[in-house]
Amino acid sequence: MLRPMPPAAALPATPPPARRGLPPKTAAERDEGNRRQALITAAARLFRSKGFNGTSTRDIAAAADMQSGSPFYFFQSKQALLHAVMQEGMASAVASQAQALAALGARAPAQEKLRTLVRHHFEVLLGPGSDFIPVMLYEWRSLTPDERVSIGAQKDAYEAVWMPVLRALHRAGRLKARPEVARLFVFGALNWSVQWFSDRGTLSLDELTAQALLLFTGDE
Amino acid sequence: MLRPMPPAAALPATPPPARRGLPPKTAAERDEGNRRQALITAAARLFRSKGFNGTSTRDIAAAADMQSGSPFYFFQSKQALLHAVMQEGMASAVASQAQALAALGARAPAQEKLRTLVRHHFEVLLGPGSDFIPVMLYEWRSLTPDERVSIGAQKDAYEAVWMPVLRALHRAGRLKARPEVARLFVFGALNWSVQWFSDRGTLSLDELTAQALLLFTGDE
DNA sequence: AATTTTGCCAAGCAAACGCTTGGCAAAATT
DNA sequence: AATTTTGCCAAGCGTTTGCTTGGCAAAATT
Repeated sequence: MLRPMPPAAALPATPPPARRGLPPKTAAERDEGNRRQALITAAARLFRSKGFNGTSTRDIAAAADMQSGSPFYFFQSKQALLHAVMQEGMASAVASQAQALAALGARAPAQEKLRTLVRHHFEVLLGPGSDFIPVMLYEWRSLTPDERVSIGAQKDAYEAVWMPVLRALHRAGRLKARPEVARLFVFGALNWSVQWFSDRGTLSLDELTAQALLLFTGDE
Repeated sequence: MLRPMPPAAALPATPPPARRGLPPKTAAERDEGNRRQALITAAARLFRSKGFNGTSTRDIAAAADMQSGSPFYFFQSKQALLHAVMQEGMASAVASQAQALAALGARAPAQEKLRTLVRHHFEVLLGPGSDFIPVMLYEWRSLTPDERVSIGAQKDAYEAVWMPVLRALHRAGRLKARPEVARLFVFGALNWSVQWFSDRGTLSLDELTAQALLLFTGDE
């Protein structure tokens, strides 16, 4: 017996454009995803602090002010909720990264492009509402193989943007390691900051960015 | 009612020196820790691949060819088993790191010391029997606060060895970032390799080391 | 106004979980 | 030879887990 499921738009963070000629959104549509979104946000925070297997669906429901069985009205399984957390986080990170690069301009020097990418990445990792990506980075193994492919494609897209910049710096002699390996090390260095960075620390995200550029390119 | 517990030496990997004047080890002492050690090894592999909360004590028992309740003869709790895995891993890593540096000699140039430290760290992370440290790196949150202090002290000792080397390179102008921050980025870059390195890949640990030094110090 | 759909709740099921208990053969000690 | 200790097994207890089911008020549609 199939259970009814809410529309569950593929990209809840990016509602579809206004449908031409159709009547205005119903109340259900206006609120569409509000409760669902609350579940995703609560799950992201809990998954981050206690891990996927350390978080019960009851924990998530309580954090979203629901009863224990209610999350399963919005998501087929706990796995699907984890997938939604990562999917949403990656989609928004890919979008904001493209926007940050576009604001800088295509003709900016490679070093400036790298600074923008690093600064943006720190924002995604450590800025406010920064639970999605850390969950993705540390709960990769809890995904099914299918989900791993789908999230992996977004992760590849996010990282691919860095390659032309790294190659340009390599050609200019400012990045000595091979770009492919450098990309892996650089993401490691940045991603690891979620383990030690704390708001109460003395370093700002700008200072962090400056130090990272000094380490990798030896300049600025 | 207190249950009997095996001796459970504080450092099973480093048996105490031969006791003078006492009779030779009994059979129980000779085997002491063999089954316990099997549990630690099995737990390390399972914790690494499925996580602490994703691994049941029944899984661990089965992997060590025991019945489901038997691990609790050797360890007070699943937590204590996790702690033993990390404790043992850190103790052996600290020891082998000191040995590697001693073999190089105190008067070696800082760049060579860094190469030795990096190469040794890759061995600990990616070499055969390399489950302990990745478990420590990724299951930190599953420790109790007390355990966190005890393991943290060993981690600090391991990382402290790097600081004089990084400071020397900084003074020589070969490492541009501030040494304290550089240490965090460097460990991030290296530790992250457990996420992407695979034996079937084309890179050897020596090549990996060379690329890391190129990235951080721009040389060799 | 009548009907259907939406958005959840209240209750509970079967499985899996960490851990305990009582026991016992083999080994070690006296 | 008698006793104690060691190293586990076999069984199960109570709890927590992910998830299902039946229902129903409010909202939306017809």
